[in-house]
Amino acid sequence: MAKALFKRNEVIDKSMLLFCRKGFKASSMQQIVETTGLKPGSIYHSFGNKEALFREVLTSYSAKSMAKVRETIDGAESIDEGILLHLKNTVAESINPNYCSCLLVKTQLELAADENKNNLHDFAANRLKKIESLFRSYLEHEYDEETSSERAVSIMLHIFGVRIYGYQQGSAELMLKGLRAGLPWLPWD
Amino acid sequence: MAKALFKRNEVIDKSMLLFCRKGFKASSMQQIVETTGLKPGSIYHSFGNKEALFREVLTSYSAKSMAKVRETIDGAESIDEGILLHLKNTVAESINPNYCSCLLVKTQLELAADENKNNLHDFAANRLKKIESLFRSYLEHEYDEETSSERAVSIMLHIFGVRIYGYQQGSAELMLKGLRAGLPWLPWD
DNA sequence: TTATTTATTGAGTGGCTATTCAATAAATAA
DNA sequence: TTATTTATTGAATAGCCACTCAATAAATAA
Repeated sequence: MAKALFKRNEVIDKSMLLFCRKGFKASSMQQIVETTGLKPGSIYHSFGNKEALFREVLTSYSAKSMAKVRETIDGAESIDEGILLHLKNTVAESINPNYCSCLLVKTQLELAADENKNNLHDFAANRLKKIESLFRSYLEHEYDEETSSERAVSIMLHIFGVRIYGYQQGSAELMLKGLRAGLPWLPWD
Repeated sequence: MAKALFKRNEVIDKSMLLFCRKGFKASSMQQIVETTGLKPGSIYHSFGNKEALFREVLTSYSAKSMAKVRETIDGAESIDEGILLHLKNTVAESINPNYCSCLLVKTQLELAADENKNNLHDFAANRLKKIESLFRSYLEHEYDEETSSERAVSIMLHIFGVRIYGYQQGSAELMLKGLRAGLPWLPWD
């Protein structure tokens, strides 16, 4: 057989950039062809169709997201400090002029009402739930089950909030104040 | 002249339902034709184009949103209780199987990267800022400026959070616990 | 009444959409 | 080598997209 001349990961990463910026629908196959350098036939041969490619991108994206959370928390001096650092990083990201929120969040909103793509919506929802579970399992090292559960939800609400609030220009300081007000149990000083 | 045979408000309300469910791009003019009962030519004659219609819908939507906030808070026994009630209402909305989040939030995420529609994104961002200002001005009746400002941001972060978290099934109780954790200064009992 | 202005109609347009497919190329298996 | 399997190519396709426009209808202005 002819070896695959492209690297699957690179195609997924390049597509991820496009999907993150524009979302599922607004990213056309033509644009995917341009950014990946593959011909239409190759894409369909390797990935099936646009939705399947998107699903692979989503999978990769959520794996990277969870890995980043783990790295940040594991590398911090305490779990609470790691969580705080992750939140600060999320805020810092949103300053970037090319800020494009979170692909899982975007997908959740974009495809909720799409009858055909509903599985993609559920997929994104499940991944977000897993991120919440990750926070909860970290918290359970320090707090009781009830507290950990509540605080994990609270963290997710705040992250979702930042993902949207971040589109307001020059809002980083405001967001940090808001986070501090809502998450006073984190080691802010 | 021939009188307009349709009522502008009704057309906007019907379009609003569609746009809320599907977002800007995924709502086709054909679907707008179907749900409003107008012919394509009439829509273009009366509203200009899809983007202009959408802008009118957004304007109407944000006016309704702000009116609802005002009604809820003005009708409550205290400002804090009114805010709490508004949050509880927002959570309750998200239980609805036809839940479609918030059009301003959706627009913010959908059109941020769209070069042509960037004004729509900015428009939505400004309206969300005005809602934040509304909360702040209410809070300033009870708290100092600094506290009011922080808490208004905190409220917005939580509302945004609910707008996304709400897509998870059966999450109302969890969300309320999370809100209580993040907004302990509200009169929960 | 007649002239003018405005609203409605609905078939039609060009362009973009995701996707396909027969032909070709290249690698391995026999 | 020869046969078989798989990858790549890029032009082609059908369908949907936002949008237009000439014809018609209806209301007011004169």
